[in-house]
Amino acid sequence: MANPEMIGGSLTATRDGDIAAAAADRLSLGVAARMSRYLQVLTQAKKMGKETISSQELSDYTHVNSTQIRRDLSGFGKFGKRGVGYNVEALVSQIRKILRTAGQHNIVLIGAGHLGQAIASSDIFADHGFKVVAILDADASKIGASIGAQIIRHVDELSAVVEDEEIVVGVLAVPGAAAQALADQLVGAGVKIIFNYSDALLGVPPDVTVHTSSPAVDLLYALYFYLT
Amino acid sequence: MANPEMIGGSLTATRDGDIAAAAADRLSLGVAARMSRYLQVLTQAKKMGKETISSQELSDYTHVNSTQIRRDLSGFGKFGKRGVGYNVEALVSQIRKILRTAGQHNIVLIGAGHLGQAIASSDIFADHGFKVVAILDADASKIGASIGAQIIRHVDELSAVVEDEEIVVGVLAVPGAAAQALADQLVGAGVKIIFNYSDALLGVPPDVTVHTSSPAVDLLYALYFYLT
DNA sequence: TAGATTGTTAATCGATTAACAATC
DNA sequence: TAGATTGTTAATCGATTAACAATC
Repeated sequence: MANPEMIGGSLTATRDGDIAAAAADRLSLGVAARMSRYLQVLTQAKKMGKETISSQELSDYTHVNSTQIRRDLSGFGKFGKRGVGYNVEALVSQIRKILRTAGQHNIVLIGAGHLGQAIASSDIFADHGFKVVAILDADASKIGASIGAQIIRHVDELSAVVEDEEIVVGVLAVPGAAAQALADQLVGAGVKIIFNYSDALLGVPPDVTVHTSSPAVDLLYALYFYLT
Repeated sequence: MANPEMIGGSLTATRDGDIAAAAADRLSLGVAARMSRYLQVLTQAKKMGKETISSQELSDYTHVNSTQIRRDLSGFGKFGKRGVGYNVEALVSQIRKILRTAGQHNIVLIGAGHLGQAIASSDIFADHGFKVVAILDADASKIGASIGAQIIRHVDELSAVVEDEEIVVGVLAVPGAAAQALADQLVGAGVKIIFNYSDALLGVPPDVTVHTSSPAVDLLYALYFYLT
C-alpha cells in the first residue's frame, strides 16, 4: 500500500516569479497547520474589532509558543512592529496569501439532519471563504425544504452539482453506516477533499484527502493532561 | 536534570521541575496526540469486527509513519505479534491505560439547538467513555423536552449539576455571542476542560483548557495541500 | 518452511525553545 | 526616554527514515 505522504517526483514548476521563488516550495505540514490556526484567531479578533495583536496574545489562544509564532511569520516577511505587535487585518491577508486560500471555495454538504442544519446555518465555514452551494440528502421527505438560502436536494444530483459548481470539498454529515457509500459517490463525482463528521473509517483513493472530525479524541487528549 | 527524588509534602514545592518529577512518565504532547488518534481508528476498527491491525494499516488511516507507530507503542510494551500485527481489542485497552482515560467521564452539554441535538444523539462521545449526563439551555421554551435519555434543563442548574455529577468537561454548543458568558459560568462551577463549538475566542483562567472546534481551519489546511 | 510484520538501532532532518539585541 | 515586542541566534529536543534481525 502506498504511503499517502510519498513524494512522487513531481516538482511543481516555479509559478510567479521572484516572490514565489523565494517562498518557493510548499510549507511543511507543521507550518501550514499552525498558520491555519493563527488565521482562525485573527479572523475572530478582526470580527471583535481588534486592530493589533501580539505574538503573546496569539500564543494564549493557540497554545503555540510565542517565539515560534514570530519565527513562522518572519519567514515570510517583517509583518510586525516592535513594541506594538501585528496589524490584525494585514496579517489575515498575508496568511491567506501564504496559504494560497484567499479565494472563495464552493462546498457541498451531504446530510440535512441536525448536524447538517447546524453546519448550514452557522458561519464557521463562510468566515473562511467556504460557501455551501448545495445541501443534499437521501431522505425523500426532506427534499425541497429550505435551510438558510439553500433548498435540500436529492443525493442523486451530486455529480451534476459537483461539476456545475466546480466543487473540490465535500462535507459528510451523515450516520456512520451511510458514510462510505456517500464517500464513494463524492470520489466518483471528482471531489478531492472529504470532511467526515461520522465516525466511519473511510477508504478512498490516494489522491483524495479525508479529514475526520473527532471531538472525543480531542477531549481524551485534553483530559490526559488534566489528569496527569 | 536534578535528582528526581521528591521532597515530601512542602506546600511551596510547586515549581515545574517538581511537577515533572512527580508525573515522571507523563507523555510528550506529540505522543499523547498520536496515541489518541490510534485509539480513534482502533475503536472504529473494533466496531467493524476487525481483529488485528498492522502498523501499516494504522498508518494509512492516521497518516503517521508506520515506523513511528511501532516505536510509540513499543515504548510501553510488546503489544504486537510479528508477521500478524496488533490485536485490536487488546491494543484499545492498552492505549486507554497509557492515556489513563480508561474510565467513564461525565460531561455537561450546553445548548440544545441543532448542534446540541446532533451531539446528544450521536455516540461519538459515548464510544470513548464520555457520558452526557445533562443538557442545559437558556431558552425557557425548550426546558423539559427530551433528547435521547436526557431532559433539557435550565442553565441555572449548571453549578448544581457539575457538583452532583463530578463533571470536569463542559461542551459549549451555543452561538458565539453567548459563549463567553457560559464559559464563565462553567469555570465558576469548577469545570476544567471546555470544548467550544462556537467561533468565539474564550478567555479562561490558566488552569482551564479550552479546545475550540474549527472545521473551516482544518479545511483550509487540507485545501493548501491540494492546491500546492 | 516462506512470507509478513514487529521491535529496535542509528543517523539525519526539522521543530521547538530560551535568550536577547534591535527598535518601535 | 521607558517599556514593550519583534526578529534572530544558538542549543536542544523530537520526528522521521532506512535498515534489518527476530519471530510469528
